[in-house]
Amino acid sequence: MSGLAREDYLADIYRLQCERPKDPVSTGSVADRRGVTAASATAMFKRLARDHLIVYRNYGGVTLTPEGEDLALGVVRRHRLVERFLADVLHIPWQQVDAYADQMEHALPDEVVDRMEALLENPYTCPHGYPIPDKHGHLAQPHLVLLRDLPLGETVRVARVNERVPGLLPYIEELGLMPGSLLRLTGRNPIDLNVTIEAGGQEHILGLRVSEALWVEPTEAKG
Amino acid sequence: MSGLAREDYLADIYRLQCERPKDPVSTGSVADRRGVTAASATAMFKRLARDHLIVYRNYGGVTLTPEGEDLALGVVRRHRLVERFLADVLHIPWQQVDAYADQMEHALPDEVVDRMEALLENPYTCPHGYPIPDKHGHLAQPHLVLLRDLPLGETVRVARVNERVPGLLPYIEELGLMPGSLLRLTGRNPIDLNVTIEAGGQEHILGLRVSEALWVEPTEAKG
DNA sequence: CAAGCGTTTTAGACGCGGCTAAAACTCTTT
DNA sequence: AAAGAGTTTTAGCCGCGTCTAAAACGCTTG
Ligand SMILES: [Mn+2]
Ligand SMILES: [Mn+2]
Ligand SMILES: [Mn+2]
Ligand SMILES: [Mn+2]
Repeated sequence: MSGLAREDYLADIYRLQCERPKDPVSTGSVADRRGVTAASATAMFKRLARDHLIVYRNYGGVTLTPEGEDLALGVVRRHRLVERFLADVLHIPWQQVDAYADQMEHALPDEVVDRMEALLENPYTCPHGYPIPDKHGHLAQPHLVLLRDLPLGETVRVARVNERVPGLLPYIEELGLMPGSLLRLTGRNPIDLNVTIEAGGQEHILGLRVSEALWVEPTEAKG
Repeated sequence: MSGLAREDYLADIYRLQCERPKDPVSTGSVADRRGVTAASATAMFKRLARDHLIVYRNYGGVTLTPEGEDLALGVVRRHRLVERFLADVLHIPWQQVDAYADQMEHALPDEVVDRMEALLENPYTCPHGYPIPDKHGHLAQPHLVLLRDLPLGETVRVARVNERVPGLLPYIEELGLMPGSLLRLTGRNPIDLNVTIEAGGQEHILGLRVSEALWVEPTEAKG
């Protein structure tokens, strides 16, 4: 079968690739994400390249091959679907489901994943707003805007919260800014890049760390 | 964390211990069950003994320590609960849930297991009739009789089917003898040890391989 | 353009969990 | 009591996935 570590590497490479699709993913970024040394990442890259799952150029980072991307998408699919399942069916708080899904994503047979998907009625996203690939690896890419880059005034809907920012989810919940909630950007400080928003009748000041981790979508047709 | 192989060894030692609680579990029986060589089992025994999970006497087999038994019961609990979940919630056929649970049992966080248990309303047994340990490792041991040893005439309820006998489950389903069904032992051939039963208005002849794998319980108070 | 610094790779080590082949043991059988 | 058969252990090997320490690389900067 797959090998736990392999799958985590592939999925992390995929996620890093998404963040900056231009250039190859560096050894260091993968090592950081995975919490291993750069030497360990290099060793894994050699095994993955040997198995044609990534293209690895010495000192030049890695890129997923089509087969590698297929596997990565499978892991991401299992991860996000099981998150949805944990949150919606077992009522586990959304702050915890990422960690649990990280454990479970490697041990779910296809049939189990497919039945979960049916039970959940084919959800589009995980509880944090990331899209769920379908069983062929296709995934919808909606047009979202980082809160950091949102123009003032418009009322928008929170669509996605970066689940990997330490401590962010409980904070977002405290502020009532979970995916689905509405907010309006009321100000932006050009010096410290703080933004001011209005949501649920309250004003909040958010730092760059937060406004860089929140994606929103327009509530009306954009014209 | 736990280590996949370790957990499977511990659970298999536990299950073999249950079958013959008298004497220690032999290297060969564990190797057979696990599908590895005896040499591999010996090597694992040394690691488990080093970690005080089993008592290992050279050429004398192994026994679980209290800590080892705790861990084993945890694995068995996760296995049987997830079987119930797969069968009852995801409607996966009972012939397949054992294999799937074998994969999943190592990756289920405690909170997930506990929530599944609550969702299922604290089931007593897995879909094949084996008892589910509670979260403290306690498990009910009902008084069951092997069909092989059942006296003639009495009408009884099927309580447990050995899920590890190759090909047995589909056969049992074909005959309509799933746990919960009623049957009556109508004859026993002392030469070949075949038994004749009546169930659902039909007569069936069952070989020893089957009658040794079916447990039944009385339907009335025994007196 | 050479130095220096941060990144990456190599070298060498370790524990896990598997294997094969050979040696050691135990138990039965003559 | 010795032999033989079957079981178990040892010895030696391998790949995975991690580590540390040292060497190699490449990019920026004086
Ligand atoms: Mn993972
Ligand atoms: Mn998520
Ligand atoms: Mn297992
Ligand atoms: Mn079962």
